[in-house]
Amino acid sequence: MRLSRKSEYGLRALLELTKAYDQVALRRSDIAEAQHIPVGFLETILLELKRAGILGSRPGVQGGYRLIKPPEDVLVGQVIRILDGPLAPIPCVSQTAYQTCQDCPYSEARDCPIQNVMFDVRNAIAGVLDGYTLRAFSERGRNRRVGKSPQHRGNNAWSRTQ
Amino acid sequence: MRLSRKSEYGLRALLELTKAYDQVALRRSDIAEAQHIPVGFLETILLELKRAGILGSRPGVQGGYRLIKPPEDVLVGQVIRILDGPLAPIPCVSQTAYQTCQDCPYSEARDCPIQNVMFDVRNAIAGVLDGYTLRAFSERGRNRRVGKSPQHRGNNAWSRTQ
DNA sequence: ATATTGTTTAGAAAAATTATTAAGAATTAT
DNA sequence: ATAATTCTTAATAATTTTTCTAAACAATAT
Repeated sequence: MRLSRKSEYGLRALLELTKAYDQVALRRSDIAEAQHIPVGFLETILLELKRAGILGSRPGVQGGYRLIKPPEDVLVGQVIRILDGPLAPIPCVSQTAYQTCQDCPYSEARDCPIQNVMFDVRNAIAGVLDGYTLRAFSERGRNRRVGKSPQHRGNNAWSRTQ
Repeated sequence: MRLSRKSEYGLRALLELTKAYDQVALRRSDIAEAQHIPVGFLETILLELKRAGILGSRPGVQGGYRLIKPPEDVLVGQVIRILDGPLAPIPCVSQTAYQTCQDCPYSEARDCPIQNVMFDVRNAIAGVLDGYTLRAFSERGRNRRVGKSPQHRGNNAWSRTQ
């Protein structure tokens, strides 16, 4: 039940990008240094977040990565799903990537004990992780799962996809 | 956030052993067949559960493995901790195997956003998994987290350790 | 043009997971 | 005692996943 390094790095990067939201772009090397993340690995992480529409980027001087969604609109659970896949402990209880079990003696009976327990676990995990916005997450206070505050979108021409 | 094969197999094996509780011993090959588990892998799993004091075993004819703790006294969370280690997504929020983070920029500030979120996740997971006894688990009904029923311990001379 | 910075793909290295093997020891039945 | 059965142990092989690196390429601003 472990959080991957990848997701941890991704969240730490987003911490920096949330601080800089609507202000400056951060180069991957800036983020890597601030958060002690291997720069090459960080690269692949940032690109995945970009493809998912959370980050934008621009090459060249003054370039770098930016958060293009308001931090009030991004959930920690979404970030982990992007980087690590479904939150569910087993595929047969995933909401976002359901798969039937093969070789499970209960798969036909429709009443599998493991599925029942893990269904609750999935919901418990998703309940917590989808209860934190990036903003609440970055503000650190325990359990500060704040609602949305007025969105002031910056007008940016940053690439949303590709 | 995935449940390992090992824990899944272990729980499935315990399903069989709970059914047979206070009645018969099951050979590893019986369990392996009933639950479609590779017999060699199952072996190492059963032994870990034995070392942890949950199972007893005896060689020879009529031998096999038995549950030596009442299924009302064993929690699903305990089983997964034995087989997979701590439930916590990251070591710095584990109750049973706490470890400080190294290289985490927040580790000294005592106010790490990741730690805060993952603390909640750990509690959510443990809350569910420690809410199911083996008995409730094996009886399959959704959310049937029953309290303890009268314990009728069988008098057995089965090895508890070694 | 040139320096800067992101993009993409491929894949190497390391670690963890999953599984197997084989020699050995305990128990029961005869 | 002997043999058949079954668990025991340790080593390690195979596979998969995770983590990370490299290098050629493309876009941007000055």
